[in-house]
Amino acid sequence: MSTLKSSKQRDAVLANLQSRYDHPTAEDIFLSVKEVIPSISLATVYRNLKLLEGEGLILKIPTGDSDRFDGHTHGHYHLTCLNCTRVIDLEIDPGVSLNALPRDFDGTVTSHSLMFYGICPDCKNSN
Amino acid sequence: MSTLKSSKQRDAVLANLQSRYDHPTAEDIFLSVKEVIPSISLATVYRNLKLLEGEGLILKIPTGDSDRFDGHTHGHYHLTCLNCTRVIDLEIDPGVSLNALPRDFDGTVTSHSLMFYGICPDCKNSN
DNA sequence: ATGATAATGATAATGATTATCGTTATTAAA
DNA sequence: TTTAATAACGATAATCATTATCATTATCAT
Repeated sequence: MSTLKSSKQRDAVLANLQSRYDHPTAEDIFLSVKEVIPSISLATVYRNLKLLEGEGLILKIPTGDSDRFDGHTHGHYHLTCLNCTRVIDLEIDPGVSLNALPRDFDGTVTSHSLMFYGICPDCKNSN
Repeated sequence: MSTLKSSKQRDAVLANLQSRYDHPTAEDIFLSVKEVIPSISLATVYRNLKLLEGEGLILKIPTGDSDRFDGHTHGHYHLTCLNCTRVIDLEIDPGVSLNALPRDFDGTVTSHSLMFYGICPDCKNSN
């Protein structure tokens, strides 16, 4: 199998993502890292985002349009602003129940969606 | 502004989505409705999915790849199977707390993501 | 140093979704 | 009911995000 080799491009992508709290698209990251490594290619950004996600070092946030990325993997949630399309962090008391959501914060919550990831019964019970 | 006009294509797309419990892609719906209306175009399916979502009659489920659609808009959640990529329904007691998730069902849950939709503080406080 | 191979930059290819356009169907009013 | 206005259609081109390809370069264990 293949073994990872280090690269300054990958380090730069990870550092960029860990230093910010917006939830940039691949293109956003590309433009930002380009200021440090002018020769970097957009393909390299996509490649490394996928590798880093596979390593569990970053999160991919699927949205209606372009995917967003998050360099902070501790348990927290997000709000997509229906007005400006920004994605912001939402720290939630994990003791709160689902029917208490949405609850107050300095904005307005109109709906939410919850996606679980795992193995479905069919796959679990068929070897 | 524009007013909706009825069309049998739109009715068929909605009926198809309301009659099934998998979470089909636009292509899946196209192939299925094509058996009833052979002349229907894929573009028409996309057009009507967007209209129906705007009307609140169906839900769009963003995933890592192609969007999925759901004809049942009552509060329930989903699980994406990491093995077969199917999206299945998950009915959850709304009284359960977030830190109790994932909890038992006839499958395996390894993680979850929660997205809120609404207005962020910046947009709310700037007129 | 060197050989094996992972990673790169450039760019072509892919795939999902949207836009365009000439034609058809729906609807409200004459 | 015809008719006029226009929403919706089918076909297909265009767009946009993401992935694959490929020749070259960088990393790393020996």
